[in-house]
Amino acid sequence: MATATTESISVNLINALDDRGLRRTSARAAVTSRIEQISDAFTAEQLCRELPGVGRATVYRTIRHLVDAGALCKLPILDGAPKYSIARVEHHHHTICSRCGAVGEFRHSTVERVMRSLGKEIDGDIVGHRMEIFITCNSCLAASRSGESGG
Amino acid sequence: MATATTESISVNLINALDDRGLRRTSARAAVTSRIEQISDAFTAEQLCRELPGVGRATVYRTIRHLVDAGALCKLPILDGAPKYSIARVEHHHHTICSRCGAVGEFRHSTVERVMRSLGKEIDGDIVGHRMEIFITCNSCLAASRSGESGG
DNA sequence: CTCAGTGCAAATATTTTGCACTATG
DNA sequence: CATAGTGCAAAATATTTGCACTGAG
Repeated sequence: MATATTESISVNLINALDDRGLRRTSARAAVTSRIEQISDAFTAEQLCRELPGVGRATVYRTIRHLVDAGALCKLPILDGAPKYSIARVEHHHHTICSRCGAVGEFRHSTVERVMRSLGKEIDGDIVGHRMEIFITCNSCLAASRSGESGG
Repeated sequence: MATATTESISVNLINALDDRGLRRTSARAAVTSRIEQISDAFTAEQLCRELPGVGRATVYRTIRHLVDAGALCKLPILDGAPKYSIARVEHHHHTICSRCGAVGEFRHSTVERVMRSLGKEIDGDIVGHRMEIFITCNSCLAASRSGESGG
């Protein structure tokens, strides 16, 4: 699944802020560089916890700028706080384990093709789409095989 | 878009609660019948406002039961509170206007076919999926054509 | 009669905002 | 130096929970 061909494509978040005419501040540098270190999806809270030197409001504000700039994707988690993940240039979708919440990525060209054919059926302009596949990930499957008491 | 063949398929929410062994109470009847009257997606808050005789907690608890029963789908709205819509038996997806927030439904058999082919690429068991198409709906398109001052 | 269910209000969780202060450009 | 940006804490928003009371079975 993890496509090795997907190099670090423009994962330069502070640059995305520059492009919006925002100043380069130490708080923003701290936030963006921390995000770049996290390979996984993260929550705003998590970032606040990991960056005690940066105010909560600033973390939230910086995340919002990055989302607005299209550098991060915000993915809604039905249970609680949304997660964010770096928006690599290549469009992708997410897998979410419904047990442990682990987030993965995948790409599938067919999905894009389907979008095009959907255009005809939909009343308005398509400006984007989101697709999440809910899975039970392999580790959770393994865990349930040992713990299950048989329904 | 609106498939006329999709009759009112088992839109009997109180029944869904019965099936779970939950009691028939007046509060639950009020909540479920109100939901059945709303043809659109709604928020928990909205329901509370429209049912001042029912406690907020009860509204939330009833919604949760209905979601657990599969009678309602919970759809995450990135800005704020999730919306709920009656889960008709036929699997469907949603369109969300990114300007006005209007929610629509659509079905597309190809989507299901894509899911099947995705199974091979994904690490774990697929237990569900969610797909939202973000659109600018026709009314918002019309509005922007008159109000737009050019980028 | 018993306990699931209710309603309230307080507790939680998450995000935003007001404001005085700081540091970028 | 002007003002965008910051950090704090309080406010706003969204949802859950504790608990005494009520009503369904």
